[in-house]
Amino acid sequence: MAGGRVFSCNNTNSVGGSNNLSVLLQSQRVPSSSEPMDPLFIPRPGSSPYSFFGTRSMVSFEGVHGGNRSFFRSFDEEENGDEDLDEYFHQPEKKRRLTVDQVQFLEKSFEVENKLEPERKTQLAKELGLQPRQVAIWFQNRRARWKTKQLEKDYDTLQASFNTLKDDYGILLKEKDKLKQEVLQLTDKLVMKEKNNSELSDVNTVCQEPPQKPVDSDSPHSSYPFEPDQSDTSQDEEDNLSKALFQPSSYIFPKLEDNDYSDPPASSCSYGFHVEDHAFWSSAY
DNA sequence: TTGTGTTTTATTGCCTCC
DNA sequence: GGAGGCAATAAAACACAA
Repeated sequence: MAGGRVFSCNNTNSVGGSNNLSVLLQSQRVPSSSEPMDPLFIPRPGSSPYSFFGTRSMVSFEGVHGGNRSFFRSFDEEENGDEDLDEYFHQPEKKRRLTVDQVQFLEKSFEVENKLEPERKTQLAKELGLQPRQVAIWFQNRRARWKTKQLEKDYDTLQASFNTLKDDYGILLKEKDKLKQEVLQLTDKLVMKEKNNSELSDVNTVCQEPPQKPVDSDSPHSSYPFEPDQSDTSQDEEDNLSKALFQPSSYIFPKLEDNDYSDPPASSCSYGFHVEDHAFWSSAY
């Protein structure tokens, strides 16, 4: 036997050999489901209305007579009760379900406290006409069922949380993509701007000739055709890039204050810029 | 009626606590 | 070491569709 434990569970549900069933039937009363139950479900001693079966072992004929009919109902209705009784007492020991009332009573008791102290177990067993061991087993199985239900509940809760998080993640992902697209567009704009500026710089380098006149050092920017457009400062990123690209130190354009390119180089077109050109490029952005 | 899936009752073996 | 709890499992009882 496991753990040295010895269970004397012989014939737990059957009526003892000396029991007179008719006396038993008269002396026992099954409370209807509408009857109020003891708040703590520890049946009152003595003439408690919840003393289902006295101290005798419970007899359930569910299954023997079929359906969910209780023991008493079965015998009230059967005309050949003796034969059934005989059949019952001679059948081999079988598992028998508790009656609806017994289960209800145990359920209420379980709601109050799902653990079973020895005293309570004995009391319940006495009042329900069960072996204490049966009461203990019922509580044990009931706890297992409760745990399973609880796990299912927890799973549902976690599943709901997961779904919410998943939805939030999806929204954030879309937002991220949108912002990424925005950054790409702005970057493209800046690259194009830089490219155009480089082209202009190349043209000017090609067309440049030694200055004929001394440079006016007091106004270094006055003759630069492409000064940064200071009006467009709405976006920080572009603004920073603009600052970097258009720092005076990085200006690559030659001074064109004295436009002496009356004869453009043969290798290229007329790269002489006019003020309108500056306006054109500036407005392009 | 019968096959099959589910529920309930009970057992077994292991573990923890006192 | 005994008592009691729990997980796993067996087996009877039950429900239900075909």
